[in-house]
Amino acid sequence: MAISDQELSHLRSQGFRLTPQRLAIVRALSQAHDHLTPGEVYRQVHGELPGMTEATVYRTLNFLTEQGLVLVAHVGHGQLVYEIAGHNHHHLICQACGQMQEIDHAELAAFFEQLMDRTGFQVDTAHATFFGFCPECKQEETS
Amino acid sequence: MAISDQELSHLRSQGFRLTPQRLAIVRALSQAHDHLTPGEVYRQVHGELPGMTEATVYRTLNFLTEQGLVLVAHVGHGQLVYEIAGHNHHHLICQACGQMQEIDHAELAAFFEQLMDRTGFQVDTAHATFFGFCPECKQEETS
DNA sequence: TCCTTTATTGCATACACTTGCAATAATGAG
DNA sequence: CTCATTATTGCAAGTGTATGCAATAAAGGA
Repeated sequence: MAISDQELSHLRSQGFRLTPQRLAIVRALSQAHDHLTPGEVYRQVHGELPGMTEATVYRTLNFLTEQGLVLVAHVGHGQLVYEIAGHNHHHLICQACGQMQEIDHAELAAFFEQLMDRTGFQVDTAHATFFGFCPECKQEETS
Repeated sequence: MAISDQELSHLRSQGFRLTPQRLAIVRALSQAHDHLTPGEVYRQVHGELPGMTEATVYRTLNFLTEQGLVLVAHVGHGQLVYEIAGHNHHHLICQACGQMQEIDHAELAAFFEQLMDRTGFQVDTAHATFFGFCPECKQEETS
């Protein structure tokens, strides 16, 4: 999954700028086949652009999230993780062992519809995280 | 909504201790008819127990959450908020104006059932947060 | 009531994240 | 290609949150 040149140019036409820092962060997220924490992004990108600061990483991740190019999820306690937007999915996380399972958006689509009808909200389907116990840990809990 | 003496005594029987700090924090959350951030809890409780530190507030909120007496939700960007557990509900938040709407758990019950069947997870119904645009802001977005 | 055990606190410190401001540099215009 | 505009960065400082460790004090037993 990656962000197209077209999408990036679109940012430029909105008055935003494509700096080396932003491009490096987009590249890092595109190459990662997993979620990255801000710290992980920083470590990866810092090799390429030694001048880069953590503040820029945080600002850029927020920026990309606002622009809809990146998804943010809270996957555990307080820690936020980021990934390139693309296939629409959600997460189910085991509170005991930390195991993470993806839930395709299709499974929630009907529910989102219902929610929008009921509340009048335009529900943003970007991301939801659910917590629980995976089959193995569930067993240990109850035994 | 409040936490019963019975629930508190149950903690004691598990080897946990009911310290003035914990009781003060439980009281503060019980009296609040809204979510509180850790900072808000600290400011309220500090008047009563001047010795109390922020570290204790964070530790206690985590503790109460683990014990299921308190619910935690991320309601906005990065900031976590806490409230007394009781009526099971979720939140729908407007990304533009910050307005928050409660969603009763009953509306999600069927979906949770389905999710548990499909994944084998014991889904913890504690809390889910959805983001979107409220009716008013939705209009401004599209116009 | 006093003692013992050990969960919990406070302090200090460290990590995670945000923000104001002056300096830098990406864009578009000329 | 050069210049002006102004979005973005780096720095430094500030807020929010977590944690190791010694001191404190809650709870149960004598």
